[in-house]
Amino acid sequence: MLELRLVQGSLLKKVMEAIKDLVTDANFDCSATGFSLQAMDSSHVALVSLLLRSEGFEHYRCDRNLSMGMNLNNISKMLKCAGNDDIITLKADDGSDTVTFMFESPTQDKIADFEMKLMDIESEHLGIPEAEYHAIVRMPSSEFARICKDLSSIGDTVVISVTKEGVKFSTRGDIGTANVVCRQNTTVDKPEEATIIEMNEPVSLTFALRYMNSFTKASPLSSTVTISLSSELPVVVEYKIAEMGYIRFYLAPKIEEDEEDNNS
Amino acid sequence: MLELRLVQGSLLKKVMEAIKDLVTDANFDCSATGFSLQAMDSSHVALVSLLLRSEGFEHYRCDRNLSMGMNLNNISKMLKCAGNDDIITLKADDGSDTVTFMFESPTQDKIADFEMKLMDIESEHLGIPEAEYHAIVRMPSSEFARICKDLSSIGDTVVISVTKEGVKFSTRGDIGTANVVCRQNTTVDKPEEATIIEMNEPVSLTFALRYMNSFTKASPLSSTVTISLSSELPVVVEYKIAEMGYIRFYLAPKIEEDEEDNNS
DNA sequence: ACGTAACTGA
DNA sequence: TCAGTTACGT
Repeated sequence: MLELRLVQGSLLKKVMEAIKDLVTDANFDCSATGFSLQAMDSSHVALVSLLLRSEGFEHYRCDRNLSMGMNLNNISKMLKCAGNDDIITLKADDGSDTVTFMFESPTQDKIADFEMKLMDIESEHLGIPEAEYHAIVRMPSSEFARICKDLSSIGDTVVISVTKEGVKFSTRGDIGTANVVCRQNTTVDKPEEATIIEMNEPVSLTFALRYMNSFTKASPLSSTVTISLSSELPVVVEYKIAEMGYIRFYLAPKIEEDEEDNNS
Repeated sequence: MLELRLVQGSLLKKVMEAIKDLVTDANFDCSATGFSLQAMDSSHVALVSLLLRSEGFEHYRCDRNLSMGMNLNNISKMLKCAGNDDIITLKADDGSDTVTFMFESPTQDKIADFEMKLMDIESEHLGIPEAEYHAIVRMPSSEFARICKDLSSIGDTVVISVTKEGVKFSTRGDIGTANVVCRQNTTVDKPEEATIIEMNEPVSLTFALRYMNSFTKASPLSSTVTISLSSELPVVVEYKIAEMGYIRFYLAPKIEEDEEDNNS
């Protein structure tokens, strides 16, 4: 028997909106620890990892580990039927091949439940090793989203270069080149507006902007984003989910044939 | 060496949005006087003339006259990457075939630069003689825009007729006819809401609404628009740019085979 | 600001 | 004839 009650239902809505562009079908894994998902995007280039810890739920009951295959678009359709202030409860009986989403309006005047068939989805669950990163950048998620969107009107790939002074996002395309430099800046009044750079070693890596722009769909989940970079490792773009966990996107860097793209 | 620093960057964004529907490529001319452009629209019917005087820039350095050919769509793409509060600096080295747009966020924490290749564009720079106009109408730019948009859902052309009492915009189409009369009105509290008519001689001219609607894209630049009319002369639709200059659109009147369009 | 619809160029 | 681009409406 599975029963997860999430008071802040809008959070689940945002999570699905953030993932559904990237992943069409995925297994949601429930254990005593929490509710999690790991899935490759449809072209097997990027990886999404979601964790909602059990402590973040108002009520969390998961008698035994359960993996539920669902179509993200269908979930998203159902969640569109939930109000932003609704309390969402997810239920599944042991051995059942369905899952039920229940939406309670804050006033309890309206209760909706949606039952959905589960799917069999094969997936390799990859162990993602904790790694040491050459550089970790934390910045406002809206700013990162804006930069990725802007640069994608110029080029297809972004070179992210980190030095002690700041982080530089560069692209080039038919119409010219673009560089956006964000200086390290810890002095702002509000910590969520700071740009903080932890750097052990300068690093410069190239990524497809298409994926970066997909990742930034998670911006509503957190006011800040953390970008962890190491040469030869996939970048990690992480959005913390308050009190509950995170959503992390992994993307392998492009190998540059044309190293001049890395010049300033 | 060219270096123009414009604190109110949104102004340049608006200027480009106003022109780019009409003109695809154009030469931007820089001299000690200021930054200007003159270009025909792609179908060679309308003419755009832009002037941003050097005094309007926070910093203006232009060692020698320079004509920079650019694709307006590409400029527009780059300017979309500038925030509305950004300070925009335009730079070009002598003899260089590129131009650089630099955007500084108000806090100086984010600095973006965009380099763009210049193009060779042939253009005849027309001398536009100062003319005496039969009638000059000044009215709120939003009202003029609204009238042009409304009339274009009825017909393709507008007859603008000026008498002492007011200005009349007329059209006719398959579904019927439409007339909008704006009375002279100087008594409003706010001068930018006034409709002022200076008339030496009544005048009635016909224009293609398609172009008028393009011209009204400049409405965000100024709360008022000035329409100068003379028979046998192109109309001038002018939007003043505060403290800096103007953007003027010229359009030749249609020669009416069918004079009944001019009747009230 | 986004999505659609119409137009133009290939 | 189709696709890309551009303009308009929501």
